[in-house]
Amino acid sequence: MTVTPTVYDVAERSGVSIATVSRVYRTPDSVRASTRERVLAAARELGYVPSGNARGLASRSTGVLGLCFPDYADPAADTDDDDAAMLYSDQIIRGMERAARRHGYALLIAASLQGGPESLVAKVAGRVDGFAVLARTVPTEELEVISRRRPVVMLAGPREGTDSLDHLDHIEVANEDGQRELTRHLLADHGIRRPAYIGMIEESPDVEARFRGFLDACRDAGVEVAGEPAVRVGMMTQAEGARAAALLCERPGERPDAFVFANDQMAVGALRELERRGLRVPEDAVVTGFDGIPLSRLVRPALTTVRQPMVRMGEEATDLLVQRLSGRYTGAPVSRMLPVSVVRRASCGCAEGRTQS
Amino acid sequence: MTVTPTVYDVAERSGVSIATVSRVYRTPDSVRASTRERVLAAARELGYVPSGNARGLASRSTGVLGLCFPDYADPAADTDDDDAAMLYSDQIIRGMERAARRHGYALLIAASLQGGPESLVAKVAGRVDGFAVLARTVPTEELEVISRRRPVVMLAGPREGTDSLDHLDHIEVANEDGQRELTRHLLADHGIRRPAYIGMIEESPDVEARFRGFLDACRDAGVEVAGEPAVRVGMMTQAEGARAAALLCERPGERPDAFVFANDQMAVGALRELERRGLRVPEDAVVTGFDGIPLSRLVRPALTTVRQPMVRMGEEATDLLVQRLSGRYTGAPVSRMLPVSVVRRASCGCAEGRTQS
DNA sequence: ACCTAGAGTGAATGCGCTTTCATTCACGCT
DNA sequence: AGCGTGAATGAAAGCGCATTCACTCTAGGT
Repeated sequence: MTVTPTVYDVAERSGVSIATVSRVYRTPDSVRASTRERVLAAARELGYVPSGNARGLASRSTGVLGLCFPDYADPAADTDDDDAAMLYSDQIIRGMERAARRHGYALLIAASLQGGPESLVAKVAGRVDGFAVLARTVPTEELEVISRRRPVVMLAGPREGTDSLDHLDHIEVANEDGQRELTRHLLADHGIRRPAYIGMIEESPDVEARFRGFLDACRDAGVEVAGEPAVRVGMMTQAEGARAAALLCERPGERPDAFVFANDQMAVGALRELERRGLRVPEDAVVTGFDGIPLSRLVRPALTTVRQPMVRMGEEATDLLVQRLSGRYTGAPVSRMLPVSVVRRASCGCAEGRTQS
Repeated sequence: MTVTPTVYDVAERSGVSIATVSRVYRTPDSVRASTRERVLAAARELGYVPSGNARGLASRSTGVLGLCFPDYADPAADTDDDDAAMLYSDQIIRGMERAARRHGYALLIAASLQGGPESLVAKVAGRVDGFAVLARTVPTEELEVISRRRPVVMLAGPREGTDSLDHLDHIEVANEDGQRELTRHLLADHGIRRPAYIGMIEESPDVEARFRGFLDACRDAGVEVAGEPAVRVGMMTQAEGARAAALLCERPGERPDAFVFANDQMAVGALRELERRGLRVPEDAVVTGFDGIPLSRLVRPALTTVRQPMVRMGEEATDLLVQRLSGRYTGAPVSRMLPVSVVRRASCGCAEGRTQS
């Protein structure tokens, strides 16, 4: 590991110019076969690995796409039980990686931390040709700056009204419809009267949309909503879900007969908290989530939820980015909406069919 | 999106030199506060995003770790059912990303394709400070060249005997022990007499080790092995697993009473093939896998398997890389072995406890 | 008033590659 | 013999940043 060999070393050793060495890698056909062999042999002997940095600098493109996602990792989750840890973001990663590879791109991923000049986000942004942002992971201001320079697609709904991020492409799911349908089911089929909604309403357009769907269904059915009407939480983790459930149970007045959560992780946390309190689900209160993460099927009772096509979201995001990068599409911001499906399981009172894979 | 602003633009606009601009990002404390503000303001106005490439070139390090993994994606798997698609590699990705982030690194991932001067692997290798390779994904020769220049850790067992990759660090799991224990269970507790083993024996030291464990247990119990003794497959996918099962069923002579697969995916494929043939599992034949992917628990009958600590493997790999990179550790190649655990479920004849999460 | 240390800053160089642009070479023509 | 042509190659100019070294200013000490 003395010093890393460069084009110069390879060029010297094979008796050609560095331009030719470069061509051997970039456009092999433009070099005579015999020369090419000589160069490749020298490269092999020297242990030459082209510097992606230098290449990117000179050619102004990296061949890498990025993905920033929130780290909702739950210390509460069994770390032994790996599959329980597979989250929403993992499936999007898979979708993006697949699609990126099809287009010849690699994928750079990083859960976002705080902002600041030296945040991971900034690092990612500077190393990719374009990238996707899951939910509102990245500070708006930072995103605004970055998106002026390279394509960014949000994996979230666009915010209502004036938003400095209007000009970005969005991939979203039918949050409102999904939550409305699920809520209707609770009200109509399970006789729910005092549902409570729990989520970070103001942080995310998606959660906001879900909440609208929820309220909609309640209004239609003439049902009163328990809570303020919605319970806010700090992060959408299991721990926060448990905390919210506890809060709602201890609040004076009648306990809600349904805990409608904005995501699965919180719902799972609530399931445990309610069990701890000796409350039976779904007999004493029903619980629902949103997302359809693997864990939702594994918990007892299995969680009724709204499934998002996560892998597909990743793929769509990639395709969009690639189109933008290729210059094939330079039109107005795209806002693509993907369908969701309500999954009825035991936690709302529906028996879980054995055959429903 | 006219032209991307650079340090020069920011410098000019804020009336400083490019050196100062650079310092604002690299070592903020070495710049007077007022100057820093001025520079940051200019950067914001211009939409300046530091070029990771230029930075990497100049500083000879990228702050990125890489991971190459095989794409065992199964077209056979329900693509609708996202969680079924979560594989071994996804969990390792999660583990690595977490650990990498803790150390301030981002993660670049790419499923490996064919080799060649312009393979994705080469691209990844040129863009990272160090990387991990899952199983024998990358051609040995290529890996040999690359590993001369930067740290590489294999997520697989070292090959027996002479291996040009001896000098690499390895993270492996107790393949042999795990498979031996599982096989013993089959022989001792379920009275298996003619087990067959299916896997890509020669491709992977891990599968080889598993096979040894299998043979070991058989020998100890004085049991004859069905097959040649092992069935080879092309790739370890569901499709190949189904094919292998079909083959073993149609082969002249007695049908095996146990199909011991080298991974879960093949086992799942076999489960479906056997069902198609009207054979009951575990009554007519038992089936086992290896890995403990989420899907293994979801199929019916649930799959008896050997669980690997996948997230942890990713973490260990990252830690090792970081140590090597920091120069803290420059010693002999490490070969770390992680424990596995046998998971008994319905496919071997063990009833699946409801409470077993 | 003079000197020194240290903080803050600028000029200049190079990181390893891609990419024109120019040059050479070997042919097949007229 | 002279010339045009296309293929193969080389020379040289950056790409955008980090970093070294030298330099300018304070502020403190004598």
